[in-house]
Amino acid sequence: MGKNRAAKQKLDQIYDRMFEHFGNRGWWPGDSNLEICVGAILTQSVSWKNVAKAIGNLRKAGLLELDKLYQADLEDIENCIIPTLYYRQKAKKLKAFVNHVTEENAENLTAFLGKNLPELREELLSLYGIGPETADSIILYAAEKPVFVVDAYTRRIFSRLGLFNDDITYEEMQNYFMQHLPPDVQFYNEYHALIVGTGNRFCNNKKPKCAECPLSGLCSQE
DNA sequence: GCCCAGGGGGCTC
DNA sequence: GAGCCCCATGGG
Repeated sequence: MGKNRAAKQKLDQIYDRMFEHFGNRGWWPGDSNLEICVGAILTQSVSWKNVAKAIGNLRKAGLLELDKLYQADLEDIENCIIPTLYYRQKAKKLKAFVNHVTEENAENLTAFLGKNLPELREELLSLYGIGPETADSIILYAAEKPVFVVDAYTRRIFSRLGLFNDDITYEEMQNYFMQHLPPDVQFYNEYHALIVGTGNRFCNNKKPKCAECPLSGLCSQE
């Protein structure tokens, strides 16, 4: 069996195990593309529970619209997003995103997200507060274009599975998935969501629960 | 009450 | 260009 084929089978096996456990995760939780973009920025280094609180606050304040966010004072945004850690930084990041979309794209988020993938990615990466993971989350979950999102859970889980070195870069991880898996938005969506679910529940840095983990038996960590 | 979570920016040498 | 600190809340 070829190396590529073996890698693909392994990735499919891992996916199937996680899917059997979690089923369809239905990501991304958000009523609109703007909400997905806002969530992608706010979720940096913080659990989704806190992001949900912040988004609730923004909604109550009537700020979950591009023009409202564009016009809002930094301080009002900050007050809504205090639960998401580093709220001053993140308020600036939201502003940078909203300003860019509003000023460069005629107040149209749909047009912005409709750009072709490489162009959209480059533009996102040029913005303050948006690095590879946040850019790719927006591209996959809001723009619905096929880019594989990787994160700290991906690194931890797949190095414990013996597939990655733990010093592997973001790009190297992403390339690995994209070389072996077909560029399918729904599949990439679900795969990343399952990795995050597994990481959250079973592959925490402190106390991994290997016995109950859907990937038990595949993992060198146990 | 302390430590850790962890993406991204920015500084240092 | 790798390494380190900063952000600053909430959960274990």
